[in-house]
Amino acid sequence: MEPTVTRFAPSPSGALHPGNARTALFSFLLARRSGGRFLVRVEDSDRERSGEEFVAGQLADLAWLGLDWDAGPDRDDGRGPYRQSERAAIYARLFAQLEAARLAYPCYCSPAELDAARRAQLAKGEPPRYPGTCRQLDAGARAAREAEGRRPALRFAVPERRVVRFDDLVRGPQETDAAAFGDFVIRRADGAAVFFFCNAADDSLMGVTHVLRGDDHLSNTPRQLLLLEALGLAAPRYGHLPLLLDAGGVPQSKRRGSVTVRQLRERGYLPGAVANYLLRLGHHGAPDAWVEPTELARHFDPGKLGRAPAHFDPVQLDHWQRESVRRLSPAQAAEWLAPALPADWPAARRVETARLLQGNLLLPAEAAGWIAVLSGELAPLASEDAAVIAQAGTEFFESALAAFAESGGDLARLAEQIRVRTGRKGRDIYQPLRIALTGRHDGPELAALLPAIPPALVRARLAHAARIH
RNA sequence: GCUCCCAUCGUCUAGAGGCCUAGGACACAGCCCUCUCAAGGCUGGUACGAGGGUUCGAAUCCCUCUGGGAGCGCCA
Repeated sequence: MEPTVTRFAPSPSGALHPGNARTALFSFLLARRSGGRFLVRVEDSDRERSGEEFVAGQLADLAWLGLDWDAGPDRDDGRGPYRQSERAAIYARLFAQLEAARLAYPCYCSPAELDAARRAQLAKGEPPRYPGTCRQLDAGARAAREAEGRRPALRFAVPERRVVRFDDLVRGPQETDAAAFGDFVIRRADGAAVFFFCNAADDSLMGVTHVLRGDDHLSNTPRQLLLLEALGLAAPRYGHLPLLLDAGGVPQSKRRGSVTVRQLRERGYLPGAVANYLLRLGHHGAPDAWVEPTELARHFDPGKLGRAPAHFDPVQLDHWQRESVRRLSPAQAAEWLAPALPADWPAARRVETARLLQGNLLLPAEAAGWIAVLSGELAPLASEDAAVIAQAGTEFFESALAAFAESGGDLARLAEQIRVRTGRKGRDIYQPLRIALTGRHDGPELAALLPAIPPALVRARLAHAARIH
């Protein structure tokens, strides 16, 4: 069996959104599950909209997600370059080949003429498509237009009476009558190759065997198939993924401020969490439980891709984030939490704190309150919590203070001492203690929390609680 | 306008004519566990867009409608 070669072909005109990331992940997984190769090709044929910062940004996001490519703009394997802007000579050769075979022809129509034709067709209820004006131009007519100073675009001559068929990886057999589209431009008047063309040619030239892409490309596929056929190039198999919608139900876009992969990363979402979520968006067959990033490919099956658009739901992402955070080793947790930890804390304390808090955090930003508990001022008490303190009473906290002098950070001993002094037990001891020491009624185990709070703070807080009635 | 695609709980989905009084996960509610939160365990509510067919029988097949989306560019 031939090895599977897949690719992700980002256009660097913005940030990577979850939808693109999902397409990239699925493509990557498709290659990996068969031991094949995964390529990244930058589709920057539109220089105007492309930015180097977007190239770097998107590549960084892919790497962060754990997708490592075998060849790409930074790693040529002999079939590159992997940026379309550097492949002009290759496209030129292909254009010459098509022209020589009379499978493409120069078109001198002006934008105004094309627009007029389009309007007329629309008015008649016909699909707008190129009427073929320049298809039959002879050498003389062409020379005359050149003399007028017109610069031609190059159009592909779509064969008459052709039905294009292909078997879509996710949608099954597809059939389109070539009559449904007119001759289309493959090289603009300024000499630049259009996306359509580069995309299809590059996939073939780079040995790509399976293309997974958004289903906005579905109806363009027959055109690319025709092009490849005319070029004598092998066509990959195509699979079209439904678009990813925002929770609100509209397609993701930067205009609407859809979240970007970069933003998720900056907020502290873990790559494994994002990957686990993406794996289950518009795809079934993965187990209900967490899948280790290294095992992801085993659970991906293109035959189990859905056909309906899926919604990106932040609540579900959070579920995988929680799973992911819980699985962090103390050292990893410390690294993850680093942005939220005081810079002057020694490594041991950072690791200890991260280990202490990781079961109660979703994102590093939530650690701020706990950092204060461990080293600074407590937030004001909620009224229900203040009531618990008042209920416990002055005597309780004075006893606790005395008990603490003997027990130190050993909670079991502290509780025992308090029990001996006050006769209380269980919840009546732990609850007021927790609130007095942390200012809140939720959080990690008290037994772990207590030794992490400096003794001076413990004494101050117990003394303070003793004064609340 | 034309062509094409899609349609099951709030969300992700299982379901390829009887196994479906529609299953799972997330979220939500309750209970258990527990010093608390989280985790875990148990329980619960919530869905086949509408209407017509076909059939002994339809979430599953067909048609219409509705609702969403895409494409028809010298954009990618």
